[in-house]
Amino acid sequence: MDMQVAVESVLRQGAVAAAEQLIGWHFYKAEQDGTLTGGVITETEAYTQSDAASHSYNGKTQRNSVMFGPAGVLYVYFTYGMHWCANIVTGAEGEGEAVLIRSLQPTHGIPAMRRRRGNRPDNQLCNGPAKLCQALVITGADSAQVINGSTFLLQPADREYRVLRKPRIGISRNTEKLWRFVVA
DNA sequence: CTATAGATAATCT
DNA sequence: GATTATCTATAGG
Repeated sequence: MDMQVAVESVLRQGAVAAAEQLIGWHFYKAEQDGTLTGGVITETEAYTQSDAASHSYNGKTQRNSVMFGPAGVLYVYFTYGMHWCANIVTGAEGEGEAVLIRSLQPTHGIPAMRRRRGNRPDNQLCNGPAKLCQALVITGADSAQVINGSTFLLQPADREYRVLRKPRIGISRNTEKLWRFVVA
C-alpha cells in the first residue's frame, strides 16, 4: 500500500484507534534550513467530542476550531500560560477528535533539539507534550498545518511495537478512560 | 525514587 | 474569576 494512503487510513479512524496505532510511527518537522527534527512516537492520548476532558467537548470555539476540520492536520494549543502542545486531528470532518503527541524518542536533529532544551540529556529532549514542542519549535503558528505537506512529516512504523493502555495525564474529568498509549 | 510548589496567561464561564 | 491535555526545581525518604 502507498505510504500516504496508509497514513490517511489510520488518521481517518476515531482518535482512540488512531492513538494506539500511531505508536512507533515517525514524526518530524522540516525546518527552514532543511534540518529534520523529531523521532519515533512513544506516547499518545486520544480526545473525542463526547469526552469531558477534551477541548472539543463543548463544541467549536476559536481555540479548538482546527479539531473540527479534516483529519491529518496539526492542532496546536497553548496552556498553563507558557507551553505549546501538538495534536493530530483524526476521524471524519466535524467530529472534533484528535491525538495528543505526548512523547518522542529523538532520532533526527538531536544537536538542535539539545540547544533548545538547555542541553538536557537526550532522554529528556522530547519526553513530554510541551517538551517536544520546544525541541521541534512547534507553536500556534503551526496549527492547521497539513501533515505530510511542506513542514510536518508522519511515516508508518518500521516494525511492530507492543503498546500499553493507561489512564490519561493532567486531566480532571473522564479520568477512568484508558486512552493513553505508550510503548511497552 | 516520589511529592509538591510556583511559574504564568490564554481560554472559557 | 477559575481552570488549565505542563514543566522545573527543590525537598524529603
